[in-house]
Amino acid sequence: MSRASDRAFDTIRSMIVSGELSPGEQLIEEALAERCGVSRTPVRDALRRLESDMLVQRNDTQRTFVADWSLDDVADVFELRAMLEGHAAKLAAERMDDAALERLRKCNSALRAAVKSSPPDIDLFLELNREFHALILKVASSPRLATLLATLIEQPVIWRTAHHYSADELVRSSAEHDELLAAFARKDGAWAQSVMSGHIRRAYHAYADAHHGLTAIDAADRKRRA
Amino acid sequence: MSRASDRAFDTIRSMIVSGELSPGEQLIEEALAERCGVSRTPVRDALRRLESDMLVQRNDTQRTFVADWSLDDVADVFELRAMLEGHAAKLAAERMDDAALERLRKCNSALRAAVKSSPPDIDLFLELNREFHALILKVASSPRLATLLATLIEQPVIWRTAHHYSADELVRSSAEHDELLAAFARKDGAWAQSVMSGHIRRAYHAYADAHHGLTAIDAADRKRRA
DNA sequence: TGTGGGTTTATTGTATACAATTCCTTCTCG
DNA sequence: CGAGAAGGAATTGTATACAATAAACCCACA
Repeated sequence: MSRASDRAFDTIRSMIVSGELSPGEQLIEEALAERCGVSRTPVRDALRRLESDMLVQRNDTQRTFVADWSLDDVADVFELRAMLEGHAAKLAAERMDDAALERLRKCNSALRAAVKSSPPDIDLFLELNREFHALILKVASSPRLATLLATLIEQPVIWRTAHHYSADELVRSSAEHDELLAAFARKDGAWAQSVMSGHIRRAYHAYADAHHGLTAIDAADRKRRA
Repeated sequence: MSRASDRAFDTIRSMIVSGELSPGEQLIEEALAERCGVSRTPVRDALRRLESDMLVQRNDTQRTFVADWSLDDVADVFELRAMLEGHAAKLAAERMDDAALERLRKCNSALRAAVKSSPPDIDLFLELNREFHALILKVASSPRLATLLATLIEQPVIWRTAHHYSADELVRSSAEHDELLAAFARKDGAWAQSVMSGHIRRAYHAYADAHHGLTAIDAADRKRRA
């Protein structure tokens, strides 16, 4: 997309991710257009893209809403991620070369440093974690898999809440990355797959532990609105 | 989408699936608009949807082309399908109820009849096969999984060529469905997953056997064009 | 009350004109 | 000849006006 459409996409996306627009809220094309400073045409484009990223949903009559996630939905996504990223790790292990491995090592070193500083630099952690997983996906070199995963890993429910991870959990993350690196070094696809799958599943439980209180409130709130 | 956009989507889609538009061919919005009898606006909508279905691709400057699939791409898709449909089968087995099981049985009976008639009714087979898999996906009740799979199972490379299946392969398909039904009846998720995964992988090899000659020609043709 | 039908308003869908970009041809200069 | 720039043609992007549809409202009537 070109300038206006991109701006609309970025603006709306950040409004959703930041929580400025709350889950379940209806999105009006004209209002968004005004806020983004563009016409409705690029806004409609942006909404299409956000829909395929599962950040917004449409009802049966084409009205658009900020995606609303139940805890079950989140569990669903993590399970699929565990499966697909596990597969990606397997492919990556089989196709790993020295240069890529070196980049992954550097990435995880930086990540560990971010985690070990006090206080831990969460934003940097997120950035490097993202890069680490992106590198693996690149080495896996399956464009279709990349497409499928892209829609799963860009979910705001996850990013918005990563700040609740405990220091311990952050350290464990980088340790799991180390184990992945070991599997990659041996080109052991099955090992890499197991580690990655576990890595994602642990992340899910960290999320669920931090949020089951919150989601209970959300559920009540949702009920009230209905 | 409403009428015009749907018509554009259906029209363009069928032109791609039927081969009227060949892989790699550029799609011009205005030309498509004229052919569909609508303006460019709904055509652009349709192209977005076709893009997310992976039926068309865009280059770096926003030009749109009919998706072009190498044999590796096809292998890639089948592998992902095997994984995701296997997972769907596992979930479905765990959540299966008598009513759904009965519908699946009826569906496969009809499918078997279509296969056993002479000559086998391939179109009916495809229709019922689709329905069978859709029912399983429905019982699995994971909307996210359904979304991901939707983009994989609607691929024209597969449908356009299903007519090359041998009678023997068609019969084997319905036999594998029977085995799935057995796994469902016992609510054995792991069994269902294995059978489904194998089912898809066998389909891939049937495809590859029928097409490795053809794809060699395709490759030469593609080279000539380049 | 509260329920059905019709009217009004809000919102999305479509067509069209024009702007911006990309692509292709051609010409110049080395 | 070849590389690269300039101009023109083809294509996509954006804004805007209007049409179609869905939601909200209101009021008569039971």
